Amino acid sequence: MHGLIRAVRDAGCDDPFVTRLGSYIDLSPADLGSLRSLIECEQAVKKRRDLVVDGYEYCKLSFVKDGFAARYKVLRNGKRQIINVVLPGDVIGLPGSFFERASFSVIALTDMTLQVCALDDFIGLCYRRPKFGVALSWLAVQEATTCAEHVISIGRRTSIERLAHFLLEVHARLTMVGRAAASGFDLPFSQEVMSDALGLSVPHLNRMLAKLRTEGMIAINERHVTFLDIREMELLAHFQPLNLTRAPVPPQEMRAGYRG
Amino acid sequence: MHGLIRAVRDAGCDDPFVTRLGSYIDLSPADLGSLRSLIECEQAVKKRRDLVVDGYEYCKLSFVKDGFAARYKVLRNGKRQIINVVLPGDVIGLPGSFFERASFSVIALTDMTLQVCALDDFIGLCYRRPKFGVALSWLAVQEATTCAEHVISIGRRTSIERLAHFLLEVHARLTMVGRAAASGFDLPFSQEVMSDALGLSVPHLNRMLAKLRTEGMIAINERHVTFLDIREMELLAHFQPLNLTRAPVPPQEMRAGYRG
DNA sequence: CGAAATTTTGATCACGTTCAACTTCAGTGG
DNA sequence: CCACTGAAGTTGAACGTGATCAAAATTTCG
Repeated sequence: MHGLIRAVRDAGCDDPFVTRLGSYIDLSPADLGSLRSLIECEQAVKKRRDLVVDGYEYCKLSFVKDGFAARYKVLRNGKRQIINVVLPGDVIGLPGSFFERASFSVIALTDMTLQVCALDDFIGLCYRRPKFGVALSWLAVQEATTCAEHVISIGRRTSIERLAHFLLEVHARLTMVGRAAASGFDLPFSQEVMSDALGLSVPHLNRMLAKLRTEGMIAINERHVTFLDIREMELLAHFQPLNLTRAPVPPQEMRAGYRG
Repeated sequence: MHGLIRAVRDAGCDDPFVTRLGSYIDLSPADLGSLRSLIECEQAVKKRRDLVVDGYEYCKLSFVKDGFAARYKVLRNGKRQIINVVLPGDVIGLPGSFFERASFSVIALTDMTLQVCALDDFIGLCYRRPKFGVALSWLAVQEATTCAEHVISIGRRTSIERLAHFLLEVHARLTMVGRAAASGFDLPFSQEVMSDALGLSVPHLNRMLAKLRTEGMIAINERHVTFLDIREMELLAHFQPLNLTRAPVPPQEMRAGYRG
């Protein structure tokens, strides 16, 4: 069923966003063509640049081809909360572009390359090929679910459980787009970023990281995290992998004359 | 532009879900008809009943016509975190039904009445009338955004700011579906529910509630909350109202032969 | 190389938890 | 009518997790 996607990937065109879409809906070559024709440009972004700014309009959907970012908000007292980290295959402008003015900012945590398209154009595509509207819903649902897990972490997990959960979540999400090995991954975040994501202070995060190390759960060198006892980690973190279903396909009578 | 919706509401058919949909997309009588034909049944649910159970399949979308619920998860240590509260006009099964097995539970906090439809049928409608796919995306985006605000609250707001924000958020959401006055609203949640939503203990929540009262920000009697200084509350809570845009309409050439 | 960012460590303190008891109130049955 | 029950709200005292502030050690990068 994924033959087409695999073909695309094996051909060397490793696009993490297409990989993700393909895990929700079937994509024909015609679908891919339509999608590609929406892309206005491929944008290179430097580390530390703000991509979306809280309070300003943003009306693009930018698919992350490479690099990492964070969606965040700073309060009047100067504290920053990172809502979630943005990985390859994620969409910038979801949810920002759906509002008159974005309610959160997005900052590049590394150099990035994005594929930019106008939200209006994407919605146009949703009218021409409804499966993209369905896929967009799936993307938004995954966004909501990630966020929900984050609420649980911050609300009821202890600091060490939170950290363990964060590492496992990032690992799982990277695995989904083929950017992580089974045993570990290259951690692209500074401790400051992680502490702002987890609602902790930097010193405390540092201590919890040390604790995971001394307790033999993980090893870190050169920013590469290796899980030494992934089962134990998952228990500690109350981690459950989430399996989004594929979207139902359109009923037969519609598929006959169906484009794509 | 909302003439049709207003007509529907004024006719006494006050459906909060239709109200919300209508604030995202234009709805013709034919659209409403299609939507209504998906409804399998109207379900009455007793207070305290679980509607969705963590770990089990759920494959419906249930539109809340009346009553309140909470989406939550309990961890191994017995702590419960409420991810968000479910109000009239919200959808149960978003996100639960998009997974092989729901990752959170949903419990009725009051007696409720739901309009139940199968997720597959709704997706079918999205293929026949793409605007519903777009609308579903909007619903999911709002879900994600509410959740994001929740992350910010729990992560970086103090306990009193959190509580203030929660009260304002519920008030704003109720107002959107015409279920709250400008000055206040009937609080349908026990303190235990609020503390589980905000990641606090019941005694501490109780103290913060008392503090809001003694500081002249709110008054409570008979579970009715009145905002005495809403401006001051919003400052305290770092509250910003969110304005979701309406979905772009399909391009002209498509609307000519467009059903609905 | 020098400057800046990041990581690590230590000491003190406060916010919010925990646990426990008590109050209030609505509903129920004797 | 009152006694009983259970849920919800209120208050108090002791404790602990994680914040805060400061400084040193280390790494990264222009």
